[in-house]
Amino acid sequence: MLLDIDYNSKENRIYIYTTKKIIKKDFKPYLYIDADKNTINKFIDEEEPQLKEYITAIERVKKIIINLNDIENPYKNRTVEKTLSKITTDHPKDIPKLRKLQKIKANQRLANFPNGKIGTTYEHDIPFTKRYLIDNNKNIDLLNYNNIPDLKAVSFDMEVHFKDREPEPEKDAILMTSFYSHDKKINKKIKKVITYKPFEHESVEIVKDEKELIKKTMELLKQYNIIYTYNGDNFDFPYLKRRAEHLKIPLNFGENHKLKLSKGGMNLKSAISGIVHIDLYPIARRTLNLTKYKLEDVSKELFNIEKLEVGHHNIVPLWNNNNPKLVEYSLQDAEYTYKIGEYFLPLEIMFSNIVGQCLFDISRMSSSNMVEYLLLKHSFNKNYLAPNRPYGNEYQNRLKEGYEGGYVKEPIKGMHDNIVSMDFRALYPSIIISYNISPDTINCPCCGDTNDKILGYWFCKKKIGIIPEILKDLIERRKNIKDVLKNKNTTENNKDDNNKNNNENYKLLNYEQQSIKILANSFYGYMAYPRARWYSKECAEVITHLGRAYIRKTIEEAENNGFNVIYADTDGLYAILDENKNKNTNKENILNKTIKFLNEINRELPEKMELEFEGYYKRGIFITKKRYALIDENNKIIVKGLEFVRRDWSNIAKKTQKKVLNTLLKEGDVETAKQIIKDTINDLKNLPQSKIGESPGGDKKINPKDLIIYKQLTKDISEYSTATPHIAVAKKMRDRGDRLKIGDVIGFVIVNGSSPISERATIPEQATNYDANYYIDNQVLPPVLRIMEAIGITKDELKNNNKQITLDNFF
DNA sequence: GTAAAGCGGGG
DNA sequence: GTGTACGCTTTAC
Repeated sequence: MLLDIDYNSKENRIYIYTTKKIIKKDFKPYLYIDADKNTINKFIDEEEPQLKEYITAIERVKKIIINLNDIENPYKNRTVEKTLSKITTDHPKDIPKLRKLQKIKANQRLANFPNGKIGTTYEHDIPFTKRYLIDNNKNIDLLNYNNIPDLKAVSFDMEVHFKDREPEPEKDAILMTSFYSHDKKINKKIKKVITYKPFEHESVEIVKDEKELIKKTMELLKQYNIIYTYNGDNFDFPYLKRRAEHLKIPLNFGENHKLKLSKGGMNLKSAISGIVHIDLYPIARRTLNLTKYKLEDVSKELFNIEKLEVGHHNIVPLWNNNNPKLVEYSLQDAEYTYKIGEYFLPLEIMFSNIVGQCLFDISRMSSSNMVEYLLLKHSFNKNYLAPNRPYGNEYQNRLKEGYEGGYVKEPIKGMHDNIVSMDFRALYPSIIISYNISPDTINCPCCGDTNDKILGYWFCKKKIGIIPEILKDLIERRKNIKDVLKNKNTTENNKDDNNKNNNENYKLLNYEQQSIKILANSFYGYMAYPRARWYSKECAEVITHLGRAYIRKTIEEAENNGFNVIYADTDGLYAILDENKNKNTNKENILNKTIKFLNEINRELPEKMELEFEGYYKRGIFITKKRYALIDENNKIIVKGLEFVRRDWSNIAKKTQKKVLNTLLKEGDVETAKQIIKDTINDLKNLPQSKIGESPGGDKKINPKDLIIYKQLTKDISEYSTATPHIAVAKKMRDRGDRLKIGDVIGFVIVNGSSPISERATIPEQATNYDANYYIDNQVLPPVLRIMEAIGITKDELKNNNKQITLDNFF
């Protein structure tokens, strides 16, 4: 299996690292230019003679060019064969110099250049090692399909001396490094912490000093194929490097394994050649959809495990006291990092295999970039010339181009029972294939200005486009895998020796089909992505237009068949049976009708498109577009767009909303839900006036702890211009001597009074007279009201019923 | 209202 | 490294 690929500039060679050995290859960089040999030579002689030394060869080659502009012009060929010059150089760094041919005001000078034109350069910005993989994609065995590659993986985490400011490698020492690994051969978990102070902990290895710690760390890491970190790109590795420089010790992972920091956007990427450093933070960011992506948030999301909390400011005190809790904390981070790594690795390996780029790059690529490299690979195999990335104003112009997206139906608000959901299997990919939508098939002259235009465009009927062709391959490959999986599922009930291998193989195939699905679904987004080489707003526009037409037509047909469509979004819908048209709207009836309806509609749909049964739900509450909740037959609750998992809501608000939603979905009883809210309001009015941590006593039902609201300091306190509650409290904490820094989470409660909220925000453990009305109106009610209002309950109903009739009210 | 600026993860 | 993010939220105008 290909682990990594690197360019050794001293030897001027490509290094390919596999699990077993290093292979060295000679490969030369090149670019294409739209000019003939004589013109290039003459131009260089007369204008830029120094460029001559970089060129090792110029040859004439035929390539197929896709015209991305002038779409409206029905006479413009979308693809043309063209003869270009391929200029080869010795070193990759020569390529940018040669790009000058086009750049250096060439056009002005060439206005009166005698022998011809120097046109555009192409493929001048493809990184060298990626270029190698594109050009040799047919020869490289990226992955052995028969087993999961035997990779040795370790996670790595580092603690540094850290007090009230950003740690600086020139001042603040590395305290310890931790490692976690799982040796699958002997099924043993390996935990290790290296440090230079005595800690009473079984996993600790004590070394002489910090220099030894760094040396030992490098030695340990270089024994592995894969290193997982969490934000190691921008913290652990850069810090390790600068600290080693400061201590004047060489950072050495082995002769062919250098640590290289490179810029990726505004951030860094940390790579050790030959060893795959996988930073899980960028993967978590693009794979999961969370509000926060701290290590604890991601662990919670994936494994539902809570982290042992050691505030960062406690690191130094624990260190000073030789407290083993610090070791435990550091190990825990390493362990969670490892778990997240194992969770994501198989998919990343599959992407690497399908896209044909190395794991390090893949793990830092967006799905649009993966699509682009997949296209570059196919483009090379088909002798196409890759279109250039946008430059100049082009990117800005593309950004401004808007178009209509998917169709979202305004939901029929409220509670519904016996709901089915149906959705189109891979709607956008199917549309792309069915209509042959591609930048090289749009408005082709060969099919002429036909009658069946879509938004004024037509697509070639004679030749398949590059994007539909790749998509078709991917989808067929996925279908084959799914067939194999289905087969395995039914035949694999015997417990023979092969079972484990088969099981591993099953998992691998399953990861492969998942990754193909993700890639296939990214092609539409790719064509709409302003930095894409094969960008086509027109194609993207046609795809959503057709998507809207299909979902609208499906809604209409469903309504004609006795359904009531309560909600629809882009490629799927939720429906119940219409009471007026059906005798019985129970589960059995709706499921039968759904099967019948799906059969009918799929007969009418184009071959590649299919509406599928997605699920049956006992009950659902629909609030607004993108906001709804459902419960299935196993009492599993699915919530969309309604989550209040954020820390800037008090526990009492989150708890009440959850209770209300559960009651409504499980029991369908509005009165009980109303009562929960009323009870909470009453309990709040009867709040204990005790400090947090003290026993509230008596009939007090609310723990003051549940009233705390948390907000983060995102900059220094002095930089805030507005007086928000958490800043006011932060100032009070500072005044009493707390050291606060950016990133600290401030907890506060609101107490009684008539002054602004920010003045009534109080440090939780100092408060007793909590402001019940604030919690009722600003914390508990808003989230539950969003739900209750959808079923026709007003705020007044929830609040006023609560009032007892007293003489005061009466008069 | 829109445009510009800020921010993320790590310690 | 033949590449210079990105997609939101907050603040400023």
